[in-house]
Amino acid sequence: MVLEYEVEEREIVRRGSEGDTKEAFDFSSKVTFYKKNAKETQSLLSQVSSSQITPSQDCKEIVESQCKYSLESDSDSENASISPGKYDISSYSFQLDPGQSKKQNIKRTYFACQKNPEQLKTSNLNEHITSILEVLEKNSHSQGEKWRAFAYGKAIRVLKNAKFKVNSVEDAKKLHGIGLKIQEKIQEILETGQLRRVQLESSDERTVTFNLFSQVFGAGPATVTKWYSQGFRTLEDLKQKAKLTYQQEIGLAYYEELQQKIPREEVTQIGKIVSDTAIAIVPGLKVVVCGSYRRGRQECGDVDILMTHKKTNCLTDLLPRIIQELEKVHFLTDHLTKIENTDKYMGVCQRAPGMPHRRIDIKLFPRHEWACALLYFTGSGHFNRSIRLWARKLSMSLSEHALVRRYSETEKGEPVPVKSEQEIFQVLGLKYQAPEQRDI
DNA sequence: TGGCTGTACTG
DNA sequence: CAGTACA
DNA sequence: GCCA
Repeated sequence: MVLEYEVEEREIVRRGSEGDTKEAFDFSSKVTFYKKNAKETQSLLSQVSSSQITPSQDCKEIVESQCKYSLESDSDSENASISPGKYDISSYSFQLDPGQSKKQNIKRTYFACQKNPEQLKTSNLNEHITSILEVLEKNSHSQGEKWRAFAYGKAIRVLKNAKFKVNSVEDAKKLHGIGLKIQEKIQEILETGQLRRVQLESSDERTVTFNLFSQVFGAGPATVTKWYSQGFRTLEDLKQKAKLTYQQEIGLAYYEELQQKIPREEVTQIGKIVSDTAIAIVPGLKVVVCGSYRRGRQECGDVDILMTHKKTNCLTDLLPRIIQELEKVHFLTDHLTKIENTDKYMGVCQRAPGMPHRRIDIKLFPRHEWACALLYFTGSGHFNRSIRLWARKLSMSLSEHALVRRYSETEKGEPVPVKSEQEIFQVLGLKYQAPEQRDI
């Protein structure tokens, strides 16, 4: 049923429960890219499949020779299905052997980039715990303990996705990602309704200040630590005494505004402004609002806009022209990246005078990278990390540019010519997830 | 005990 | 290069 | 902080 991965569990490990094995092996994977010296792949595959790839097939070559898909071909990539003659990835897939199921449970646990579609979004039954863990996550994060924060984040997701309310440490133990320390914390929460450590930290000047400062755009743990040690405690201190980078100045200037969520409707309007402006300059441009908006959220943290051009691979200086125009009409108010020589823009915009300022990212990708770019820019962040990790385990590497074979840590092959999000899932042997399902 | 995603921009 | 950011 |  569900394929999940260790980092991104959505659910308790229901070992031996019904249905688990059978459907899990409905998993056809792109192991065309199998290579003997790719150690991890080898072990993964030996766990996963007893069927061998025909040794003489250098799959990479085969796939490449059959996959000359044209950049000019104007099938709408978003919903394109694989056209068999041209691009028959499926003929290189292999079926997993159900008999191997038991062994694989090791890695085969649950996988967030491949959650069960029938597992519809339910309300968070463990709000009483997650709300407290979220404080710990935030505190860890602003102090630069990123892996601790990562672990809290994982525990929080797993609790939110649990189908039952955690009423005991025993319940919590069943969830993958909850270890001893978090169990102790859950126990205390269940007994007292709170966590002393959180109470202490919420009145601790250092913690409070770190959290305050780390929400300034451009200020991370290192900067925040420096500011704190210099004796700064308020945003006023920073404005008056701290040495700020340009990004931090902007971040401070719009500190409150940028914390606000953006109603979906406003994101739609912002998207239209950008789209209309851009297409007026460059006819034929394709513009899609991604991020949490594309995942269907009613409120978004920022606006993510992805562009590509149907006709050409050469997009040089296109983005600067668009940015300049958006600036001219007073839509963009501040830049967080330099506007020349970039195809990844970050800035601040305002839909109309008097409206709050909003963070906006605009990225331009060549057509052949569209699928990977769309997948990346739609997220979520956790989803991306999960699917990228899965790709890594298959000795592949997924980025916003391409999906490639990984021959070693540093050596990578030519991109697998995926032209839709569906194909990326297919190549990775994962069931397609609509954007809404990636909101994890 | 080491890995926990992969990339681009800033200064 | 370290730091920060993006999903 | 969790897991293999």
